Amino acid sequence: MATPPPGLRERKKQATREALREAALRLAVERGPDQVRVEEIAEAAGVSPRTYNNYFASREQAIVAAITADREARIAAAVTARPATTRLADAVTEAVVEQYTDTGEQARETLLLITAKSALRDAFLDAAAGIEPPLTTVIAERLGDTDPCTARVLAASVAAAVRIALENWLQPSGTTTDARSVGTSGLVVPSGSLPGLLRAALAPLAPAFDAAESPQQP
Amino acid sequence: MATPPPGLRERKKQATREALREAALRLAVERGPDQVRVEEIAEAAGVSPRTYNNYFASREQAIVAAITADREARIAAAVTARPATTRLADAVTEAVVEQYTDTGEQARETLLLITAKSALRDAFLDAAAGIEPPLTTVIAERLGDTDPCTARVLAASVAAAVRIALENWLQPSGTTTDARSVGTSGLVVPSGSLPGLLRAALAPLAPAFDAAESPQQP
DNA sequence: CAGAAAAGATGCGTGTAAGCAATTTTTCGA
DNA sequence: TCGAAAAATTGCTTACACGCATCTTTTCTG
Repeated sequence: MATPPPGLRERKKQATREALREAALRLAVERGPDQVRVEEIAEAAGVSPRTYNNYFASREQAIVAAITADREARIAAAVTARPATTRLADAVTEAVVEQYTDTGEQARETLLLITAKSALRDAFLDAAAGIEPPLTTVIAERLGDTDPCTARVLAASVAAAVRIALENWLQPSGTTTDARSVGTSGLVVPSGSLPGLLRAALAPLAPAFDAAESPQQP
Repeated sequence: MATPPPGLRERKKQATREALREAALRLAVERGPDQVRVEEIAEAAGVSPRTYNNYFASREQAIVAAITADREARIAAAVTARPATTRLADAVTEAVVEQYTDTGEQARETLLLITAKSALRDAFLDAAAGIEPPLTTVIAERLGDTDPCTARVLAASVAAAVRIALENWLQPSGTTTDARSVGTSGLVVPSGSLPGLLRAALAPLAPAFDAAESPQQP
């Protein structure tokens, strides 16, 4: 639509980006998250270490980006895909749950890798904040002429709620670093399934969405 | 209440913390934010550079901490200070506005210093996220038996809204592609006073607070 | 009051984030 | 088609964040 040839320059940038993501994830899975240096990732992707930092601010970002991929854009698309008749709160909630539950097949195993290292955990949680900008756009479209600040606040609140849900999810209740016991069924984890946690975290925001949709001044 | 002698150990920690904050701010004002090295701040405070990083994760954190002080605790206290009869949404809004408007006298000039450097701007915005934990506590107290996750989500949403308000505030004229098209409603507030921006950003969250206060399932 | 335990502070070393200037590559206008 | 402007990549360099081991200081317990 915008650019049938998106520009050769841009394509190479995306190719480099994906090469870095892929290399980072592969090396992290192969030899463990801590046994990977930026220099090696850059070498595997065929660029210089300096270029690596032009794409990712930290070593962990590339790894989580590989499994997160472009989840932000997918969530935004999932919201617009829902019929305009549904409550905005429901549309957003379902879109978020949908895109976070079917994380794919291989991603499931790599997620276990992430939960182990706290540095990766943090990067993973920070990555969740990336849904805010696209969410702002789609929410603003749905709200129409309302103050654009409202859309931003709602989007940011959703991002915060998602983060909280994820925190509760990958919190094995163990203060110690290593708790790899993938318990059978009766885990001590007070948390439930990820979809459930996401819905629980997003539920308190529903009234705010409803109020924003129906312009009434109390 | 807890410890009339808060422990000599803790007092020394706080003293060191304040010495670092003070030294960082003083040096930053004197010679500019970029002409200050961590080593110098540490030396001025009488500790080693390594110790500096035990208190602050980055160089900018110490500077913004000097003017932010313990605003987080003050906001939480301001919320509890309000009578329990007021709407929780109003209590939180007023507490936030109150603690952010009277930034003090000298703080006003140092704020101008902050707005100049983008690195300091980011640190300042990140510092706003610090209000989330204490807010979570006070909100949970007000909500009582409600799901504690709700309190966290609301507190995080408030923190996000505050951040957005601050972003809009210290944004002279959007360098980014900011098409501030004047809506038909004419209620576009590109950049007003800080209290106004804070209220505007927190307003959309009021329905969520109301719903959380009155347990009704629609 | 003394010794043990806990918490800090410090020095050292490594890996990472980022500024700067030079070089190469892509894009755009003549 | 060609040359100039713009953008990206890269090497070099500096400063910073952080883990680890050690030593000192405070606190707790007998």
